[in-house]
Amino acid sequence: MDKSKRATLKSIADRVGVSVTTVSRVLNNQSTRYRISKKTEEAIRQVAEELHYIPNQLARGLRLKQTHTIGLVIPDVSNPFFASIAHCVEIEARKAGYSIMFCDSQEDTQVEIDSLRLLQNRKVDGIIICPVGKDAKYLERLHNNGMPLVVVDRYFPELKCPYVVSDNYNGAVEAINYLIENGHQTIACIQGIPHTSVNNDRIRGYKHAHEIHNIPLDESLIAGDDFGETNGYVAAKLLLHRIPRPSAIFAVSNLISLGALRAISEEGLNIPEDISIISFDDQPYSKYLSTPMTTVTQQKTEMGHIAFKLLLEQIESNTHFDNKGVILPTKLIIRNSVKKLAQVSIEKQVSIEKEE
Amino acid sequence: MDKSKRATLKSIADRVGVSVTTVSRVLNNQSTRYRISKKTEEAIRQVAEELHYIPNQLARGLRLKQTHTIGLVIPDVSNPFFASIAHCVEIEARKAGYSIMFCDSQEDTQVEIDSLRLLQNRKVDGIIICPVGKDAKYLERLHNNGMPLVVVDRYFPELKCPYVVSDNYNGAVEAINYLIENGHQTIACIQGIPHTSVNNDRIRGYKHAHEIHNIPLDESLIAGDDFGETNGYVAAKLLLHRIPRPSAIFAVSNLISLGALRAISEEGLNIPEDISIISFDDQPYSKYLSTPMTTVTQQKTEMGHIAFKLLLEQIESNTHFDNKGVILPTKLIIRNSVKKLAQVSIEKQVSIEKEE
DNA sequence: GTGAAAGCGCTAACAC
DNA sequence: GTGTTAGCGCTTTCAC
Repeated sequence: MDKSKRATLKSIADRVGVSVTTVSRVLNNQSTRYRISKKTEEAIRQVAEELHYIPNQLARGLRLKQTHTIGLVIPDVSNPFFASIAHCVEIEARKAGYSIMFCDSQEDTQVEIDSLRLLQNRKVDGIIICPVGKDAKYLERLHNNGMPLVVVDRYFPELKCPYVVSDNYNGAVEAINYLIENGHQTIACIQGIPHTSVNNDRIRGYKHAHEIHNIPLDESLIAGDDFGETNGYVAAKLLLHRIPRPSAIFAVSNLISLGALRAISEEGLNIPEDISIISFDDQPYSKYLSTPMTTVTQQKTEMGHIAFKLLLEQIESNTHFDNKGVILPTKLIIRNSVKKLAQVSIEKQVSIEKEE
Repeated sequence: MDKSKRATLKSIADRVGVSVTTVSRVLNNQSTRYRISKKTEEAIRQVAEELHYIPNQLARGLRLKQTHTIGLVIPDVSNPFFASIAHCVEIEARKAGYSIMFCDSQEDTQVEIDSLRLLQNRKVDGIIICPVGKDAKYLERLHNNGMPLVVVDRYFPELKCPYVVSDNYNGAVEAINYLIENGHQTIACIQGIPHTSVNNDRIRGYKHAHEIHNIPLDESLIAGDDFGETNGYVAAKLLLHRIPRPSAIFAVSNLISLGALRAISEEGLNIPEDISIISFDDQPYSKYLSTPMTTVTQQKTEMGHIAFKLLLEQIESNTHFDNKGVILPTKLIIRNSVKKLAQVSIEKQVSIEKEE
């Protein structure tokens, strides 16, 4: 059987000797509704089976003006954080009968814009995006044009569309509080892309925790400008060469801490004896590292689920709920990467959790 | 502007006062070929711009019988190994002007079949699949029906379609050789899903290495039946309680070794003092583990690239090349997770590489 | 230089 | 209980 002569409603209709309408009805399980005779129904089903009929969703989508496909735009699937989100979105989507057009924006604004355009071309019913995060203009236009949209991980205050993000601010505050509690005073920070909400919020938390404890903030301790491994490595290298060396590093992402790990090992330093570290994003391996790492964990699974729920609501209700944001709490997982320099009593105790 | 009244060729044509044909020609950059006047061309382009015209790829695909979309079916994107492949396929596809319909088969044969069916519905131009691996019947039918197809990671001898896999057999042989060289004699193995090519080949290598060195094989040292973390954990638990305890574990996948790590740490054992381990699939974190792990690394990036190349060839040439298989070599990365029990001279020296 | 018309495969309003 | 017809948005053959 060749691709060019795939079975269609018409070929079935001809073979059975009925009209395409009837075939369409039967195959869409509307035989009872249209009181189609048992006999015709069976004949149609049988021929459909014989011919290996496969409905053409392109034609269907064109006619129905809905494709049961959603777009998923992610900055980098090879980053386990985003991979988890993709995984969960896919599972939820499948359950609801939706397929996924997947785009990897490679952390590049232009690629992101191209992807969004492409998804519009392809007439997806809605879009879930972890935006690169520098510019909301295109997303805003999309949303205003009526495209159901959910923003995950990073959001834009000016963009009035549903979002699901971690409580990055409090996550950072807890992490820094914990460091300070353990006597750390010069806490360096390796940040991600500046002016993205994720970075902003985490840095804001970092700064606020300093304020709470009246620790003067040295802006020069904030290094880096990207969420990737290389940035983590380079920034850590520089920080480790400062005199005096900071006593702790707060890494704003999993890839950053991975890079920092490389720098620290290259410098022949040990965690936590020579340098303490806390990282955002827990990883399966975090626990088994040479020094098990204290991390701020995010609810990745929930993020994916909720994102899809929020999108489906919009698609089905055909309205968009402005500003329906979901903020998921983070959790500090304490392991061994922070050295206790001194016990500092802390007034406002934060809820933290010790693993196991 | 509402979704329902998106600009179409017709709306542009009406506005400019020409026919849809002309608009189509201009917008497909065929103005010169059809000698369309500069004036009309400009008018059309301008109106298209004003109306924010976005071509409907559904209609285009229906008409042209090609969608410039490929299907990608992967057992689990949250597994970094598959995520890397997905990432690379996406990048290559984008370069070539193809979009991706993404399916996560969740290591489930039924979900895989559903996904494949769905991709046919959606009229993708070709499919790249990392099959769950138990059954090739459906894939075979697909391929015989003329669907361009490339199989990645796991292959089926009976399925005559292009594939790209790692040299799992030799990778395993090298790993076990290395263990034996270091004096290990009771080498346990935690395997993945039995009867998949990946597992078969690695186990075959495991066994063959034993033969080479005339070490009798104890089949009961082969445990497990799944590539996941849980299986690694459970199988390792059992193996660690054997008396005498095996001196080394060969973990057939990254997730398996992760589970084994958990079991080993729970049992209060140390690597490599109490137990040695080698794992298939290198991970970014492998190097920074409590004991940096010796691993067999695969060329994930290459796999993605080559897979897409092989698919594109089929799509463009409109023929399928039977059995055009690519086997990528693996590399043993020696770190510290193997204890040297004794130096065993080895006749047939294998090429291995020390990191850095 | 440009257009009319057919048709890709499907659904749905309106017959009878 | 079933069919006719129009049309989704696009490309392309043929015509002028």
